[in-house]
Amino acid sequence: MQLEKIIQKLKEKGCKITPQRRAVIQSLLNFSKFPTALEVFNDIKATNPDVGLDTIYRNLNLLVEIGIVNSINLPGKDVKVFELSIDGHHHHLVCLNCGQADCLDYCPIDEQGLQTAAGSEFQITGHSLEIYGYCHKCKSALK
Amino acid sequence: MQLEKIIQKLKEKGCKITPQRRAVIQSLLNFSKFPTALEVFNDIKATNPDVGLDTIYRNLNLLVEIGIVNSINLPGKDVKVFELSIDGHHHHLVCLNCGQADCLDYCPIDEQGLQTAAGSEFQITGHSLEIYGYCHKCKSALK
DNA sequence: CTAATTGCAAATAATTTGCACTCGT
DNA sequence: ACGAGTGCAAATTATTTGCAATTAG
Repeated sequence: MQLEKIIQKLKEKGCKITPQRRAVIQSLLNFSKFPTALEVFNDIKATNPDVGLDTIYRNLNLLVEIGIVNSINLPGKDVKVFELSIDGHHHHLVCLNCGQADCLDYCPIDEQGLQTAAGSEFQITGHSLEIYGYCHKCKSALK
Repeated sequence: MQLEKIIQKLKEKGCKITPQRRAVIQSLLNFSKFPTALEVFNDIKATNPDVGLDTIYRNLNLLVEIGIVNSINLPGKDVKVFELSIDGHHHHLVCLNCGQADCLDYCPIDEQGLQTAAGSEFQITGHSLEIYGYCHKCKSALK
């Protein structure tokens, strides 16, 4: 199970496993989309009304630091959404209407060719590709 | 000159050309990097101490709406930087250390192949590719 | 003239932080 | 017990908005 594996990693880093920390991870696992901090908060509040939003932020940031989660900022919005990054390199299909982001296990980027295009002045370490458009639901709804 | 061309476009949209609006455009033209709203503000304040930061924001947003400028959000930071988009489709080399962003006139994306990979459920309308790494200055400085 | 634009100050919105208290180990 | 973690409220940061006064066309 994913939860335990992540908790294991946290323990290795010397972090304590509190109920709210466990809840944050569990919540991320449950979401079928990439939630904002607020959405995680509301999700957890349902079963655990005493959590503070700041605790959610602190835990999300911790997970980002550890490398278990990455934060993506959607264009236009000033919110970040959080994604469990258990799997490796991939990109996202971001719906411009509802904000839903899905993973796309396909990377058209040729780092080698990119480095050539960028020239030797700039040392490439990574890239982020977000693909914008409309998801199935929104595509039909907007018609 | 670029300034006049942009002003022409604004006039077509029925916008008035105020000194501060002209100053915002001129400032964007002058910058050798992509500035934040605050940087544009400070630049303009030097010669025109009475402008309000809000006017800068309003004008930048106007220019974004008209399509003359696009706003990019840097990873990690919660600021947007603004770029004159006189030229067409291109991407950016973003320095993770100093935040400087340069244009890269190269696009490795094959929209066709991408659409195939995404499947027919999702209708692609565009994409954003940011390339991260270290610029020449920071590369040597960090060594 | 008159609608767009401005500057100011106050309002939001997202996120962070200081602090005393609590809880995991 | 001890320090990491929490909840609260206040602080910060980036940006937006209401409004009365100003100004471009």
